[in-house]
Amino acid sequence: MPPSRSTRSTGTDLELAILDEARRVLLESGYAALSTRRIASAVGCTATSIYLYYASKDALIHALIDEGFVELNRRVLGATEADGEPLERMRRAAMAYVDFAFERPQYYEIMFMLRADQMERYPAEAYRRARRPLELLAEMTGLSEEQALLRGTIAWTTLHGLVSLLIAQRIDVRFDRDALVRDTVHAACVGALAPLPGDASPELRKTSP
Amino acid sequence: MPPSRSTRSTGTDLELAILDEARRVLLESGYAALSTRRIASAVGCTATSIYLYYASKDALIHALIDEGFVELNRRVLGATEADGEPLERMRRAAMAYVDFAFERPQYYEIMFMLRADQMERYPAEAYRRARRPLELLAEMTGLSEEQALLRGTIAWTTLHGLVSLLIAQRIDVRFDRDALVRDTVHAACVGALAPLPGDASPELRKTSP
DNA sequence: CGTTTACAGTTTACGCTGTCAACCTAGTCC
DNA sequence: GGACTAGGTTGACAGCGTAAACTGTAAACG
Repeated sequence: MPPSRSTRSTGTDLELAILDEARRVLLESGYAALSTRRIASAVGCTATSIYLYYASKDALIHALIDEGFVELNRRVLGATEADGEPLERMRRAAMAYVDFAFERPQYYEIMFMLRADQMERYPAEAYRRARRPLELLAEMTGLSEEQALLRGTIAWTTLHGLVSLLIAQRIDVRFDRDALVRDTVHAACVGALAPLPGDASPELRKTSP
Repeated sequence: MPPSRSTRSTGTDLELAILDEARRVLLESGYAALSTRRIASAVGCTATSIYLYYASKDALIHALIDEGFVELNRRVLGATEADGEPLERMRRAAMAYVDFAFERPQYYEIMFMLRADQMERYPAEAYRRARRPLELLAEMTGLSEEQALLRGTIAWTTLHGLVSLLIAQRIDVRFDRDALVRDTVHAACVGALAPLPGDASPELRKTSP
């Protein structure tokens, strides 16, 4: 017998209740605390009922990952709207990226810091959308497409290295965190915009020795 | 009854056999496949016997992490031994770092990409040793201690971002991987050695506005 | 109206995980 | 010979993701 209506938050919409509870657990207790049984008991159904709406636990997490990318894209996009010098616009975009990571570390963790085998099944289509912030960074370099993507990727890896190590608490606590963030963001943007000093671009290197 | 001697590799030294098997599983099947029962059955004992030598599964993993740091330190240290220009020496050190990460991704994963709550218990003393490669990078900048540590950390975060995203297979496969690595390493080293262009150092910024 | 079908859950179960408490057993020492 | 100990074992607990079978309800159809 299904549970009486009063035991569930949204009445018939169990799927929404499951997603809401999953989000709540993620934000309050972190990814490690996410379990089908815990969600089910909080929502008032059994663990297997989750599989009526999500093919697997991963699929449920993918729904949360999607939410994260929506917010990240919104933030980075918003930061680049106001005009200004390329360096300044890029700096704002980069700061929007790291701000998101620090304000929503639980989202960032499932988006970028999860085991490879758990992300493998993340649909390729969604993956493309996931790279949108990177493409924004790349476009702002004003370079050729391939070159821009390379520079944007380097900047992105720098930002990701910074926020992932800070989220994982691997960085010396004696540091002035804000100064580290500011300087890293600055270095990433300058590095992405300026050509590598005294060196031809990687594509050209092949053809002109 | 303890198992007969022939079932175990090193005779009485069960602890060593457990560590050997754990390393073998890690390198062959990855961190996700590491389980006490799997190790135990391969070694020829019960899962609980592991707790005679390791306080927890985490403690066993910490032993593997220690091994990883020994090799990483050896590589980075070795790369900086031969003399040369500061930039060239730093480039070699950085390449040694990323080479280690790509040749031993399973080690790198448990060393730097593990959940925060699993590394929390990693002893602080070992943690200090873990930062040795970073300090090497910092020393090579030839800057003041605090400034050097900041620059070294920025370089390190860049390298970590690169290798962690590559290991997790989050980077566009269309890329020329070697070119990306080369340019990122170059950018990281140049950024660490050269002062942030047109800007005072972060410490000075406070005292000389 | 009665029957069928589909839906939306449940119960039960399997095999896996890390870990603890209690037990056993061979060897050593007094 | 009896006590002690080191080095294991067995059994259990609480939890995990998930697959299969079952059940009650409601709508659709002849």
